[in-house]
Amino acid sequence: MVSTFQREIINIIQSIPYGKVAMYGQIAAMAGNPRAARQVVRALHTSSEKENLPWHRVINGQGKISLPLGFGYEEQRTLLESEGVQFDENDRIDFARYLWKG
DNA sequence: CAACTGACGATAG
DNA sequence: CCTATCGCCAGTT
Repeated sequence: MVSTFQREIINIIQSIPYGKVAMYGQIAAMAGNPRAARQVVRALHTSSEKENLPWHRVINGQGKISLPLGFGYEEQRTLLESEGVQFDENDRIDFARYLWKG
Protein backbone atom coordinates (compact mmCIF):
# COMPACT_ATOMS: atom_id res chain seq x y z
CA MET A 1 0.00 0.00 0.00
CA VAL A 2 0.99 3.60 -0.48
CA SER A 3 0.80 5.96 2.45
CA THR A 4 -0.29 9.58 2.19
CA PHE A 5 3.31 10.64 2.35
CA GLN A 6 4.25 8.50 -0.56
CA ARG A 7 1.31 9.79 -2.58
CA GLU A 8 2.28 13.34 -1.77
CA ILE A 9 5.84 12.66 -2.81
CA ILE A 10 4.71 11.02 -6.03
CA ASN A 11 2.45 13.96 -6.74
CA ILE A 12 5.28 16.43 -6.21
CA ILE A 13 7.69 14.53 -8.41
CA GLN A 14 5.13 14.45 -11.18
CA SER A 15 4.90 18.22 -11.03
CA ILE A 16 8.59 18.80 -11.68
CA PRO A 17 8.64 20.70 -15.02
CA TYR A 18 10.59 19.70 -18.11
CA GLY A 19 14.21 20.79 -18.04
CA LYS A 20 14.23 21.24 -14.26
CA VAL A 21 15.50 19.11 -11.38
CA ALA A 22 14.71 18.76 -7.68
CA MET A 23 16.62 17.46 -4.67
CA TYR A 24 15.44 14.61 -2.48
CA GLY A 25 15.45 16.84 0.59
CA GLN A 26 13.51 19.53 -1.22
CA ILE A 27 10.79 17.12 -2.26
CA ALA A 28 10.65 15.68 1.25
CA ALA A 29 10.27 19.18 2.65
CA MET A 30 7.42 19.96 0.25
CA ALA A 31 5.77 16.71 1.29
CA GLY A 32 5.96 17.87 4.89
CA ASN A 33 9.09 16.15 6.20
CA PRO A 34 12.39 17.99 5.59
CA ARG A 35 14.25 14.97 6.94
CA ALA A 36 12.44 12.29 5.00
CA ALA A 37 14.69 12.38 1.96
CA ARG A 38 15.01 8.63 2.19
CA GLN A 39 11.27 8.23 1.84
CA VAL A 40 11.55 9.95 -1.53
CA VAL A 41 13.92 7.20 -2.55
CA ARG A 42 11.44 4.58 -1.43
CA ALA A 43 8.64 6.30 -3.32
CA LEU A 44 10.68 6.24 -6.50
CA HIS A 45 11.56 2.58 -6.06
CA THR A 46 7.97 1.59 -5.47
CA SER A 47 6.29 3.75 -8.09
CA SER A 48 8.77 4.90 -10.73
CA GLU A 49 7.87 1.95 -12.94
CA LYS A 50 4.10 2.08 -12.67
CA GLU A 51 3.48 5.75 -12.01
CA ASN A 52 5.15 7.19 -15.08
CA LEU A 53 7.39 9.42 -12.95
CA PRO A 54 10.15 11.76 -14.21
CA TRP A 55 12.54 10.02 -11.82
CA HIS A 56 15.53 11.33 -13.74
CA ARG A 57 14.73 14.86 -12.53
CA VAL A 58 15.46 13.88 -8.95
CA ILE A 59 19.06 14.35 -7.82
CA ASN A 60 20.87 14.65 -4.49
CA GLY A 61 21.71 17.83 -2.59
CA GLN A 62 25.14 18.02 -4.18
CA GLY A 63 23.58 18.53 -7.57
CA LYS A 64 24.77 15.14 -8.70
CA ILE A 65 23.19 11.91 -9.91
CA SER A 66 23.07 9.38 -7.10
CA LEU A 67 23.15 6.29 -9.26
CA PRO A 68 26.48 4.51 -9.75
CA LEU A 69 27.93 4.13 -13.23
CA GLY A 70 26.49 1.18 -15.08
CA PHE A 71 23.52 1.08 -12.77
CA GLY A 72 21.34 3.81 -14.25
CA TYR A 73 23.71 6.76 -14.16
CA GLU A 74 24.20 6.96 -17.90
CA GLU A 75 20.50 6.64 -18.56
CA GLN A 76 19.57 9.41 -16.16
CA ARG A 77 22.28 11.71 -17.45
CA THR A 78 21.23 11.15 -21.05
CA LEU A 79 17.60 11.88 -20.22
CA LEU A 80 18.52 15.11 -18.45
CA GLU A 81 20.84 16.29 -21.19
CA SER A 82 18.09 15.62 -23.73
CA GLU A 83 15.99 18.10 -21.75
CA GLY A 84 18.70 20.71 -21.94
CA VAL A 85 20.21 20.20 -18.50
CA GLN A 86 23.97 20.66 -18.58
CA PHE A 87 26.62 19.17 -16.27
CA ASP A 88 29.77 20.97 -15.19
CA GLU A 89 33.30 19.55 -15.16
CA ASN A 90 32.52 17.77 -11.90
CA ASP A 91 29.36 16.11 -13.22
CA ARG A 92 27.24 18.44 -11.13
CA ILE A 93 24.12 20.32 -12.19
CA ASP A 94 23.95 24.09 -11.83
CA PHE A 95 21.17 24.74 -9.33
CA ALA A 96 21.06 28.42 -10.21
CA ARG A 97 19.83 27.45 -13.66
CA TYR A 98 18.01 24.14 -13.28
CA LEU A 99 16.74 23.80 -9.72
CA TRP A 100 12.96 23.68 -9.64
CA LYS A 101 11.36 25.96 -7.09
CA GLY A 102 7.96 24.83 -5.95
C1' DC B 1 7.94 -5.50 18.71
C1' DA B 2 13.15 -5.47 17.03
C1' DA B 3 16.28 -5.32 13.27
C1' DC B 4 17.29 -4.04 8.68
C1' DT B 5 17.18 -1.12 4.58
C1' DG B 6 17.74 2.86 1.34
C1' DA B 7 19.02 6.73 -5.92
C1' DC B 8 19.87 11.05 1.48
C1' DG B 9 21.95 15.10 4.36
C1' DA B 10 25.23 17.50 7.26
C1' DT B 11 29.69 17.47 9.19
C1' DA B 12 34.62 16.48 9.89
C1' DG B 13 39.17 15.27 8.23
C1' DC C 1 36.88 17.43 -4.22
C1' DC C 2 36.84 12.73 -1.71
C1' DT C 3 35.85 9.35 1.91
C1' DA C 4 34.13 8.17 6.48
C1' DT C 5 30.47 8.70 10.10
C1' DC C 6 26.36 9.60 12.30
C1' DG C 7 21.59 10.92 12.21
C1' DC C 8 16.83 10.61 10.07
C1' DC C 9 12.24 8.40 8.63
C1' DA C 10 8.82 5.19 6.99
C1' DG C 11 8.21 0.75 5.12
C1' DT C 12 9.62 -4.43 5.27
C1' DT C 13 10.81 -8.70 7.16
